[in-house]
Amino acid sequence: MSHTYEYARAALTVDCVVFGLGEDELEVLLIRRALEPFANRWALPGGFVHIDETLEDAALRELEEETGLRKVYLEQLYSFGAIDRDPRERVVTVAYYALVKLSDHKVRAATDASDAAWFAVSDLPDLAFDHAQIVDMALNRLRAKVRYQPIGFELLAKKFTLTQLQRMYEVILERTLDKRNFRKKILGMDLLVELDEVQKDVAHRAARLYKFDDRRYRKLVKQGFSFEI
Amino acid sequence: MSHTYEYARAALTVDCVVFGLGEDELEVLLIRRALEPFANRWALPGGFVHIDETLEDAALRELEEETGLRKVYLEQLYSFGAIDRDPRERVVTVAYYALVKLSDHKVRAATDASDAAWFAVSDLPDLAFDHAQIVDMALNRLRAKVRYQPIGFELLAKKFTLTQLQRMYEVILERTLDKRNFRKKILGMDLLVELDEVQKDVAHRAARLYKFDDRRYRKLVKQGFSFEI
DNA sequence: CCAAAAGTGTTCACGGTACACCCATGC
DNA sequence: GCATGGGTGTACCGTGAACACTTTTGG
Repeated sequence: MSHTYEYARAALTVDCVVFGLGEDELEVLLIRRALEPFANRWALPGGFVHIDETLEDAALRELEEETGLRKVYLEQLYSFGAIDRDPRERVVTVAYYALVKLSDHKVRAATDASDAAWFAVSDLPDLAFDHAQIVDMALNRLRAKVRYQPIGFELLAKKFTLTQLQRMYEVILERTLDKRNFRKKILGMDLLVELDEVQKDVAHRAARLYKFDDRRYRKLVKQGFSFEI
Repeated sequence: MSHTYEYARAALTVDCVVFGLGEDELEVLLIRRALEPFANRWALPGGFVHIDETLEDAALRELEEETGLRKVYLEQLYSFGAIDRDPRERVVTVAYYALVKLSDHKVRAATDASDAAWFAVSDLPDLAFDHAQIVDMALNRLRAKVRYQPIGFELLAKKFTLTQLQRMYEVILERTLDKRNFRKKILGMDLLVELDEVQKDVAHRAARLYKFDDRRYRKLVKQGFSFEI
């Protein structure tokens, strides 16, 4: 089936910047392109928006098709419409960013087809299209947003230690935080539930596990509470 | 000239939420639609993106064509892609918001064709498409952003009094601010230039005029300064 | 018993907030 | 001289920041 329009139309795509929390750095999931343009170059997962799906659905679909990821935290980032951002024709892309728990997904993406891999944000390869610019904006957005919205938890397993939580912020914000002040602040928010459970298989004292209480967070927000790190 | 594509393509539009500062309220500039769908309903200024213009260029062009506004502060807001947001066919819109100085533009929009008018945000008419949702998001964005970026100045004349500046924040944030604390804070940021000039034609003591020093702001930001109200 | 990380309080400085009166000007 | 807004300072409190040692556990 083909379609005819009076005026030329831009093509519409979505692209996703998928962040995972590495040892000492944020990592981004990239796909090696099989086809021209930019064949063999690394690029963000993404693709064309179908006529009968929303932008977010398109992003989720492409993410699953190209990386196997499902049920990730997804948020729209920005739309990019420079005239020549795609050498073939006019393509406008709506960029999203996603946060995933590497604990769940690292293996999958690493062992899957050899065409998907995680890269530290400070050591990204040359990217196709304007994807470097998109990653850059996504990083800035994440660094800003993580400070005033509790989205960082999406990068951690459901149960986590306070040290893991602190390290997550240190990695994203690229600065060290004081352990006692951090704990005082985060526990004072009353958003974490202390579990009757501790770490396993560690070669030292096992830390207590906590989980984030989303229901409680939403209730507090309604009462005017605002999260801040 | 007509164009054919293998797959159906969504149409792409831009829409603008234009904010102006009214007496006691923020106002939004709306256009009365001449054509179906939603003929005769109020809507955001906007229209189709041409194949050879960027998204921002399209927004600026539509703004000028439909409202006569030029050189406004413009920022991308969000892209809306619900399947049925336009009853005719699939249309994805990239929404922008703009801040204008009513002192410059109010007359123009009011006296122009009878198809453009300012409305207080608390008293908007029924809007076409999903434009109510877009305005809502724009308002939230503006209220958040005005607190940590000096964009509010775009709503004021170049020269303004501290009382006008304070009122601008009170109108946007919908709460009163303490006069002495406000002045202490804003003057302490060292972003305002005190002019050798005072208000004219007021029936009481004339207030000193100030202007915002954008060059200085950018320099301070580079040094790690962050604006906050 | 040693290595490794968990866990825990106090002090200080600064910034936010609350608060009220006199002054200058135009009519 | 009166009405209207312009302009100014201080005291208190809460939060953020700096800072070091003891405890627990596994090996």
